[in-house]
Amino acid sequence: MSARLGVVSVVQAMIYDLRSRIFDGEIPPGTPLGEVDMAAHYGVARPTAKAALENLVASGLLTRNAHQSARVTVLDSADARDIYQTRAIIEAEAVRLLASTGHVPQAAHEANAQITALADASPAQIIEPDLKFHAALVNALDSARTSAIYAQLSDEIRLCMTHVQDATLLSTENIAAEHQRLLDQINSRDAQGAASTLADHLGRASKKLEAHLDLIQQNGK
Amino acid sequence: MSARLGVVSVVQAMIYDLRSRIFDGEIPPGTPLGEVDMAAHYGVARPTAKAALENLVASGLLTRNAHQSARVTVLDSADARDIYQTRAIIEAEAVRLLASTGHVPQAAHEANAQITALADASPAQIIEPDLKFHAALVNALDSARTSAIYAQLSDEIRLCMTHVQDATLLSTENIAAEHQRLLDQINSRDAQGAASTLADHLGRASKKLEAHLDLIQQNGK
DNA sequence: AGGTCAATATTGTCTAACAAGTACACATGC
DNA sequence: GCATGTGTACTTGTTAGACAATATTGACCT
Repeated sequence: MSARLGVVSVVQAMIYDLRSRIFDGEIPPGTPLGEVDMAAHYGVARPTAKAALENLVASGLLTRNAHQSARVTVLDSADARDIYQTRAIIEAEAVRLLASTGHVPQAAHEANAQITALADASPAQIIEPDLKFHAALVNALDSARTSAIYAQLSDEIRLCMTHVQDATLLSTENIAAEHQRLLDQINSRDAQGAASTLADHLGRASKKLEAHLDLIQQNGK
Repeated sequence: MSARLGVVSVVQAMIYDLRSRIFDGEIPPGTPLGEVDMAAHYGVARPTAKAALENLVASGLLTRNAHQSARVTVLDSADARDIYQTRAIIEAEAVRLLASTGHVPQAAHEANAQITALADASPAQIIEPDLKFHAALVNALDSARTSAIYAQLSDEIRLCMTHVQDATLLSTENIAAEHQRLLDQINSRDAQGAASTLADHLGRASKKLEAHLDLIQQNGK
């Protein structure tokens, strides 16, 4: 009787819904999520809520110390730096491999076209297609485990974005232009150049993000 | 009253013990691990055993379909290829970054010395220091998330080894020599050369592993 | 004001039970 | 003999309630 699409178990449904609420900013970083509260909110037993929370803790979205309520993970500038360093490692090698064959993923093209189309939209709407663009580069490697690792990393990147919500990190045109340059370099089999462009692109974004998080932490304190 | 070192919870103790038994080959791939059986074996409640099994499923050591007993994951040649491709991506960028500064991690040196010392030992004893060598390269990047990802990947590499147990995949001297060459290239800041050496090193190991797994699968069928 | 201690709240784990789904074996029909 | 269908047994999924262990918080005392 349960729906075949989307949800197969109660726990998975809870995980999916909590993820959405966290990414949408409905549950801001630092919010405590007690097991009993969650169980009551979703009308499930405590062990079920516990399982869902533990899953989210494992994926990094929630943080928990022993005998304390799980909280939505609060990221500082050091975390952002680490996250961007990690994604840079994976993406750098990805673009090198793609450049070695000159194959430009169709999905990356399409994602960048979406970004260009959103030229004057609100900054927050750029996040999704931007993530899609970068994920397309990694997914083009056709490695299930690499894609899975990057997907998990994407969750933490998304979580970063909820911290800075309204701030425009980079102008839309610049992002789209840099992406296009990256694709061109891949297409012309310039591995070293593509890796360099990507490193600059991510390094710049990381620096802005780190500065912003430092600012927030200072204000909050 | 609980020991501060090693184990903090019953679930974690179960996870630790099961991991050891799987890596030691005591529980070979394909073995079904029912929740009730595990609960009885460890003298814990079923929900506790369930939590431990779910953790191992998440880390890839166990595989489970809905309403079926979890089994120790059986890897085929395609899995081995994917695992080695994934580690190659991370390690390749790692050695490139290390070569850009010319910094050779001390831990990598020590691990390779261990391998050299084991020249005429049983092949299985080479696995641990070899994993330590490669992990040292990644850990030298000083990125918590990158190290965590690689640690998880190391578990699957270990699981690969349990499939081929007694077979000598590569001679000890060759491995140590290739490792040394890699360290020399990092030291001389030859990023491209180091990446190339690593790709060859892993590619060769992957091919041997894939062939072996194909052979096993054919015999088992 | 600072430190100690107790009350509180939360998680960690267990027992017991029912519901739901899958796999296997058996019987049946062709 | 073989394919098909059915039913049973086994396993997991989820719930409920309870007790133990621990971290936090506030009150109390010095």
